[in-house]
Amino acid sequence: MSREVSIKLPDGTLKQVAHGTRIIDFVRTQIGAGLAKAALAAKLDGKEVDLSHELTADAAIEIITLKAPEALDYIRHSAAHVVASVVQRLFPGTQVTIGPVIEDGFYYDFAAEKPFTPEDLERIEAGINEVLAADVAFTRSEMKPADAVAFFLGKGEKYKAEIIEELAAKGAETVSLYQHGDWIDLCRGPHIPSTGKIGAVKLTATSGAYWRGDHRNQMLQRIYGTAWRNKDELAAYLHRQEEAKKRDHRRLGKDLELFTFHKYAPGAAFWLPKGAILYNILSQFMRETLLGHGYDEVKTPLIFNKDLWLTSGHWDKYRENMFLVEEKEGEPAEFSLKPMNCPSHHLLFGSTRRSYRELPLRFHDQGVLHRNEERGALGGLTRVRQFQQDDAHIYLAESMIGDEIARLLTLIDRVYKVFDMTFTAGYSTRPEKFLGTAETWDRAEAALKQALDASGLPYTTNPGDGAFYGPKIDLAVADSLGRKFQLATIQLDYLAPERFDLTYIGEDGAQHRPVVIHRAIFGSFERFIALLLEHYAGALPTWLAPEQVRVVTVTENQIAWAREVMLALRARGVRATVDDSKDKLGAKIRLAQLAKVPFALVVGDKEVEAKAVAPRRFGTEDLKQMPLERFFEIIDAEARWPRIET
RNA sequence: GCCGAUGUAGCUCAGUGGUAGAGCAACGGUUUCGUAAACCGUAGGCCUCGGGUUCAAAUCCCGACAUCGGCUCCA
Repeated sequence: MSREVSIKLPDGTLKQVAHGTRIIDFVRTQIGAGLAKAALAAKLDGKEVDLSHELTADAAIEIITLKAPEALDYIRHSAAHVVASVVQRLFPGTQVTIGPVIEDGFYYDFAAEKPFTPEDLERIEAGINEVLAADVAFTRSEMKPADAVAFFLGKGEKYKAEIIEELAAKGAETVSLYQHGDWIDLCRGPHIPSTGKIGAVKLTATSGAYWRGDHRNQMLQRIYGTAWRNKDELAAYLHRQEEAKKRDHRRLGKDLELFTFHKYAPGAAFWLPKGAILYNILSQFMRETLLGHGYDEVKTPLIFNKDLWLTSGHWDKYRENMFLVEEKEGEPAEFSLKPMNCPSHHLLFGSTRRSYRELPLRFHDQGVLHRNEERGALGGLTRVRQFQQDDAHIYLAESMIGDEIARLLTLIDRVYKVFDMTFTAGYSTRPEKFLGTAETWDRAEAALKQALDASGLPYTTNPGDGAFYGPKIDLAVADSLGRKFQLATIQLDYLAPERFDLTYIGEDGAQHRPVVIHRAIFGSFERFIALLLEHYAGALPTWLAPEQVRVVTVTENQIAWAREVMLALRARGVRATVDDSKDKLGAKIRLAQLAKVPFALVVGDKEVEAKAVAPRRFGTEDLKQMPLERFFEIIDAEARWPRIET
C-alpha cells in the first residue's frame, strides 16, 4: 500500500507525494529539474536535512540552493570532510576529531604524528582538488551508538569513539555517518550532494590546538581552510583579506608613526609623538565625559604590598599574571605591580566613613596596569602587558543597580556612536562555581537583564560565563580581520565588599554593605586605539588626528605665508605643520594623503596674493580657494570635541 | 606556556655554503614646479643574539629572544 505525505512549499502550495520519497526526487518531479540541479540541501520544518532524506511525514519544505547564505556553511563543512579524507590517505595513522565551519571557512583537527608543514598543505590541497574534480557523492547512513563506537574503534579512531559515547550518554539513539568515496565520518550533516558542488577550496593555515580547547589535553594539529561557491568568490575573499591587512593597526601604527615596540619591553608600547597626542585626546575626552556623568577621578599607587592581593584574592587566583617586585634583592617578593585598580579603590572607599548620601560613589582611574600575559598571547596593541583603562568602580546600594546599569548602557552606546563603531553585547550569567547566595545572584542577573532589555541593544546570553563574583555584560568590537575583542565591560561584584569589609551608613543609621560595579567603556586605551585605527583605516576624524592640517607650498616663494598660516592655526589650537620641502606639489600632496592628514592647505602665489588657502580634504579632490578666515570656521567646527549628553 | 612560521639598511623585500643587494626614506646638489612620486649623487649592515658544523655560514645544525598565525567555535 502506498501512503502519501503532504509537503508544503514556501509559497504555500501543498504537494502530495508517496511516503518515503527522497527530497531530491520530490524536487525533480514536483518542482523542477532546474531547482533539483541547483539544490544543495533542504530544510523540513526548519530542520536542515540532506537531499537524500526521505519524506515520511507532513512538513513544510525549503530548498537550499547555492545562492542561499547557508549554502556556504554546507560547502565548507563538506570541504572539511574532503580535507580529512585526503589527510588520512596521505598520512596513514592520523586520527580525525572534529571539523566545524567557522567564519569564512572551516578547520579540521587531527591527532597526527607530526605537525603539517606548508609543503604538506600543498600536497593536501592538490589531493582535495582531485576529489572535487571527481565529483564524488556524499551518502548518509545511520548506526546505533554502540555499533558506531565499535566501528570507529576498529579503525583506531578513539576521538570519534569518545564523541559517540558522549552522544549516547546524552541519549542519542542513532548517530549519522557520511561517506564520500571510501571515506566515512561521523557527522550530524547535512551535506551537499557531491564534492563537485564545492567550487573552490584553499587551505589557509595550520596550528596546534588542544583537544576540546583544554591545554591539559593532547595537542592536535589543526588545518584551517576556506571554501567558496566558485573560484571567483575565493579570489574575492583572498583579495578582501589582503585589503584588510592594510588596515591592520600594527601596519598603521608604523606608517603613521603612532607607536612602536622593542624586544626589551615585550607587550608594552612606546607612544611616538603623534600616538601620544591621540592617546592623550582619548584620555582627556573620557576624563571630561565621566566628570560630566558624576565620576570622581582618582590616582592610586602602582605597586602594592602582597597583603592587598591576599585580601582581594588576587594572590591566590591571579598571581601568575602579576609582575612581582622584590623590595630588597634576594628577599622574596612582597610587592607587585597592580594588574587591576579595583583593590586600591576599595581601600579608598574604606578610607573614611561613607554615607548613603554619597552613593553611587564613582571612582574613575586611568592608572597604568601590568598583567603578565603568556608570551604566545601577546599581539600588537590588542594584547599587551602594560596598559591603561578608562576604569571605574561604582559603589552603590543594591536597589540602585538597575538605574545605574541603564545609565551606563546609555553612556556606552553614546560613546561608541561618537566613533561610529558597532559592537556586539554579551550577557554572562552565574557560573557553576559562584560566591554569594543564589538569591542575590538572581536579583543581580534580573537587574542586569532588565537594563539590557530596556536599552534596546541586541545581545547574546552566555550562560555560566559570568565571573565567580557576579554577572557581567561585555561589549566586543571586531578588528579588520573579523576577530572580536572585548572592550567595554560591566561587572557586578558582591564579593569584594565582603572581602574588604566595605560599609556605608544608611538612612536608618545602620551599617550596610554596598555592591561594586566594575566598568570600563573603552576598556584599555591600547586596545581601543587598535580597533579605532582599524575602524577608520587610519584616517582619523579631525578632532582625533595628530596632525590636523598640513600647509603645503607650491614653491619656496610661499614659505613665509605658509608659516604665517600655520602659526595662526596653532594659535587657535589647531595641530598644523608646514611642508616647505623642495618637492613638487604633487609629491607633497601625496605625502599628506599617505599621512592621512585631514586637510592639506595648498598655498601658491595666488593664495599669497589673496591671503587665502586652497584646502584639500583627505580622500577628496581639491576644494576651492578660500580666505583663511573662512577655513578657520571649517577647521574650528571639525576640530571641536564631541560632547556626550548627560 | 603549547604548535607552526618568520627575523637581512629607518620601511618593504631579494639574496640557500665562497667579497652583503634593490626600491622607498635619510643626507648633499640641481630644478622653483598648482593637487598622489622631478633629476643626479652620497651615506647607511655584528644579516636578532649565543653556541656548533665547515678551509669558508646571512645561508646548515642546536639554543635563546622577539614578532606573526592559531590554541572558545564542538559529530
